[in-house]
Amino acid sequence: MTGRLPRIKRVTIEDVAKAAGVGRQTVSRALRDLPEIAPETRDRVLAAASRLGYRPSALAKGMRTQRSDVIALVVSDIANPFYPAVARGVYDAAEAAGCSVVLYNTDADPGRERDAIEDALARSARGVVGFFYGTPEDVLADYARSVPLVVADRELSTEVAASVSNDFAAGTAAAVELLARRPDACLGMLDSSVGVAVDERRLAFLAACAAHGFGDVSARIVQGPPSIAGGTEAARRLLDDWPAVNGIFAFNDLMGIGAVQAVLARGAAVPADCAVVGFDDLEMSAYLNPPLSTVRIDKYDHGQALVRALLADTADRISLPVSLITRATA
Amino acid sequence: MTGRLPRIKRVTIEDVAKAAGVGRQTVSRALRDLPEIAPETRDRVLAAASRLGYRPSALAKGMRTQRSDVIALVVSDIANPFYPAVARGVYDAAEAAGCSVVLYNTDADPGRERDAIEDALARSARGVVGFFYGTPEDVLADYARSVPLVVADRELSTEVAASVSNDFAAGTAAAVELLARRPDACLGMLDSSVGVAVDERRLAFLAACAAHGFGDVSARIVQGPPSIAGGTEAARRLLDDWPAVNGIFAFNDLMGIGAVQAVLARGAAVPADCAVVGFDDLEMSAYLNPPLSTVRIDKYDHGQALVRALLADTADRISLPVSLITRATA
DNA sequence: AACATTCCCGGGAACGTTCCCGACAATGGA
DNA sequence: TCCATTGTCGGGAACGTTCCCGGGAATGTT
Repeated sequence: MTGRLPRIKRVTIEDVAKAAGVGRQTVSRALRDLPEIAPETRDRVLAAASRLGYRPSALAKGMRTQRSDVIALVVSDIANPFYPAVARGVYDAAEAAGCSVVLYNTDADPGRERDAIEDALARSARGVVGFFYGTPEDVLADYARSVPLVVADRELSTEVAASVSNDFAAGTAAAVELLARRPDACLGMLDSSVGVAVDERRLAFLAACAAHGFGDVSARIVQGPPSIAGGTEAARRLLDDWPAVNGIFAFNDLMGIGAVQAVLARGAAVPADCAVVGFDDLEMSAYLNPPLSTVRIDKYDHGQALVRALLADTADRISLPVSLITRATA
Repeated sequence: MTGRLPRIKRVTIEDVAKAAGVGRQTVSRALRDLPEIAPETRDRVLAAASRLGYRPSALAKGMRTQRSDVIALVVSDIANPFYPAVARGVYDAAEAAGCSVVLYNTDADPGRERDAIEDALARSARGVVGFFYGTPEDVLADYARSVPLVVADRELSTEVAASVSNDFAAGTAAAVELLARRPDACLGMLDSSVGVAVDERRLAFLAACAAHGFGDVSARIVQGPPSIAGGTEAARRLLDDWPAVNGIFAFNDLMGIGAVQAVLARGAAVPADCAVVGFDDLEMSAYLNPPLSTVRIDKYDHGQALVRALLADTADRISLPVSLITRATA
């Protein structure tokens, strides 16, 4: 098996024009459904175009208009089960707007987040939407001056760019409220150790605990990678240091799943001995044993909202509602 | 909050040339590290380029070279937990080759699969990789003449395009072997009802059952959508019609998860009363209750192999090894 | 009948890059 | 000394589209 056949030469607008016996511009008018063209001419051009299998060059169009129809989607890792649903939302909204989606995985690395935006700039992208955990706000603000930018799940202190976030404060409050129901409640939190701008959940946790009169709980917040293994490890440390803890609020479902396993591993019962609430509501969370209680984020909607905000071309800050899902771990 | 600031004008190669006191071509030579340039000139140009923040236009480059550095990734639904890991493999291999990835979701619809390829053609994509369940083989062959194409998980009968598939035959055989171990084994299969080219598992199931002397089992193959709900529904039908069935081979993990739920729902035990084996080994499958036995596909490798095959520009047919994972459902 | 208006249509120019080729200077060999 | 060679460098042309503008024919107005 060796190399393939030579590729076929591209059919250009000029070829169509010649075939239809008209000029370039007339073809362009017919294809883009512009006025200033006679109906029968339009039909003739359209027929010629489809007969020749004409396909306008996105490159040439973008070159001339100085803007392409691609939307850059930046996530830390598409294999992380949180992002696929967001990506689908972005895709559907982009497709509805006639745009394509180019995907970037950054692993939350500032350098790669930067590279992603630079690449989007190089392709004259219509805009950039995504999750930027490692990039300082001023850098984001800088780029927002060169390309429409919508940042997900991050509170920008100044008017640097549009953002679409989930209501972490409300979700965290609801989770704490649930965990605080037992009279002897003693809460701890598993926080993410990555990212410069993910302290909302921690702050909300602190506030909610204070509201419940739990005193200073900051020592019972342990950090770890936001993964299952990270959750297990962090929960183990938390429980080692604070045996009295009987309620764990996890940064996300992955850490929550890990926490449940850690509790179970030491022979304790969930939620009887220690309850767990996650965040995100991953698809898998409902099928676990026991099914994980969590704060649901509508990931698909989030993705759609990102693109809508981008296309709206405003610098609004949108907050999406979340909801508490009580299953079997709390 | 209203519209944003006006965007900045693009820095062109000509601007850099002027700033460095050289010609266009010299800048191009410096940037692309071509010979025929004096070292000190190169340094001067590079300095000027970075000082001006020059970023070559991917559009112009693609326009001139008649080929862009994007790889089209076509999946049926990125939100389906099977694809994200594949996508990450594709992304990493593409990035290593200096390519970007544009994503297409087709929902296995022939029209949208076609649209995806057409769009890739319009952007002069470097190539197309992905899952085409609905497109007839001759159409695929047609497109393969216009753009490098690598098809995943599909046996092409003729030499139409490169393909990278998982060894469904071996995986299915191993699964059947596992389910057939009990003396009174009576096997059924949950097959996917979507796609024109996904009969490999069914065929292999038939062959493996024949090899075990099970006679004609074709009546115990029921079809359904390849989802959890589809698996539940299909398993219910299977068990209604064939109460003797005590081993279910599912098209994929999603259907397998659904099958487990169906068995449990009728008060039967898994695997005692009815065993279940899935296919894919989704991340979630290991955390279920009970953890699902399955045939593991290395999805990340699959993605990487797709891009490698694309870049190799051969029409080879690659088969990837799979492995049986015995957990608690069989 | 003369002129303004409307409706169609076509060609030049430009987007920013790379390919092709020719020019010039410095060096080497005869 | 003269010419060939090598090492640098720069400008024209082209990729395929859209924007801009001008022209001709048909129609309408006075």
